[in-house]
Amino acid sequence: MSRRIPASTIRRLSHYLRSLEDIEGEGRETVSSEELADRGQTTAAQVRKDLSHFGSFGKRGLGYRVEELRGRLRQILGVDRVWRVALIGAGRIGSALFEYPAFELRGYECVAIVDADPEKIGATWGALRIRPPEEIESLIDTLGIELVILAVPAQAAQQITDRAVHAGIKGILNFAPIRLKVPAHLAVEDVNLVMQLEALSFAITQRGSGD
Amino acid sequence: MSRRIPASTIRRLSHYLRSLEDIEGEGRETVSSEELADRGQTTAAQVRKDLSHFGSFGKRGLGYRVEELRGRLRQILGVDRVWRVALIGAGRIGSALFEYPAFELRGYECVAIVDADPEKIGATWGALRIRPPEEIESLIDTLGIELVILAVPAQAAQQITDRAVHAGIKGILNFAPIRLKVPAHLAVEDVNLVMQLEALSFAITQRGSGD
DNA sequence: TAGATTTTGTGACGTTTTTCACAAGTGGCG
DNA sequence: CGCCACTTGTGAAAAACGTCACAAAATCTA
Repeated sequence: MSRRIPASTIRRLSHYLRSLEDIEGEGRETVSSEELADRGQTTAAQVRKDLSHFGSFGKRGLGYRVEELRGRLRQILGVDRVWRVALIGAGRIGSALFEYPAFELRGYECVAIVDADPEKIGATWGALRIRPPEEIESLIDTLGIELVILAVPAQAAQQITDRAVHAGIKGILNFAPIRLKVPAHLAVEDVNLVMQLEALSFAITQRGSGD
Repeated sequence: MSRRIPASTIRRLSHYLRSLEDIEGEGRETVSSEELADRGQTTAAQVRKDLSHFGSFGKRGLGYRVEELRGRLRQILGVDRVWRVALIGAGRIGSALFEYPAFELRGYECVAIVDADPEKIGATWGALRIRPPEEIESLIDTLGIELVILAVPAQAAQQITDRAVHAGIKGILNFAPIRLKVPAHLAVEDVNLVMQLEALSFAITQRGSGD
């Protein structure tokens, strides 16, 4: 039951939640830390330590009740409710994300789409009409939007961010390959595919020359 | 000059490389660890420590020669050459990635596209014709493909992976929300947007209730 | 050349994160 | 009921990672 939680713990909790959904789908009622460990790439002790940051949810000798632990994790991760999201940038990436079923399934509901291209403004995606950037503040305000998915070119990203921050946004999933300047308290997650590809080429190159 | 390199170091090296490109674009010839630190979110000591894993590239009193360090980092990260990549999955995500200019700019060349949908097979994207999954092995073999970008539904991912592994692929950038089973030596990077969104909702939720 | 100034590379140190090991619960069974 | 098999929760140990501080270059100036 501690205060400061490692980012790696949070990533693993996400994974445990996914595993629990699978296990529930298989009709199982309980699960041990060891099985959760096997499904993520971690150890039973790590699973227990991760969970112990937030309380004690298991029964000795028995394990965890799948449904209960799943509920607890959803609470901990803040996904026991719907998050209202704005998609900013209706290009290729934005389009792919908009169609990505996992988001809505997991409680992230896109309630606004914004793009700067006059050709796109006014077009409809699903039930939504694409809005111009000038409306970002009012959209965030009137629709109660808390998260922004930022899928715009690098040079536009900071300016859009400033507007969203000004309107009181709470978190940003950033696809632009720059480091956004935001107030210290604000949550930003960067998606950086080039970095991940470079991690691959490093691993492969290293392996060849190293051992 | 050590052996085991932390993953966080690799991520930072990617960032340094990006910064060096910017700095080179500004016409500068040298840069200090302090300036590189300011451009990433790290410290001068961390920059020097990261680099020291691979050798000593700077000059005391002067800093690092931008062009040289950039070359060294490209070497270290294995991006001083072209990587031949297959895109497997020609859906929304695949399409967005295929159009994403950063990949080719950074030396990742898509030389094959595969999809299982009979409607898509035979269609052309740019200069490439979409191939059926049966051809994965021969494509990897004949085209000298080392990396796969896997953008297929979860239930197809493992099977495709097995074929690619069998054909001698070296690394996988995985967009499917499952943990792929691969031989121990094989490099896999998972792109998991739901996990990143959950990191955001955790951070926001936590902040509200915590301090 | 000597001294002032800058900045690296790195050992020592401190913090964070993971792993280990085991006491303490829990249910099942004879 | 008493014992056995199982599994959690958690301090303590170990490992990994990051920070600090400074000697050792290197340049510049006069």
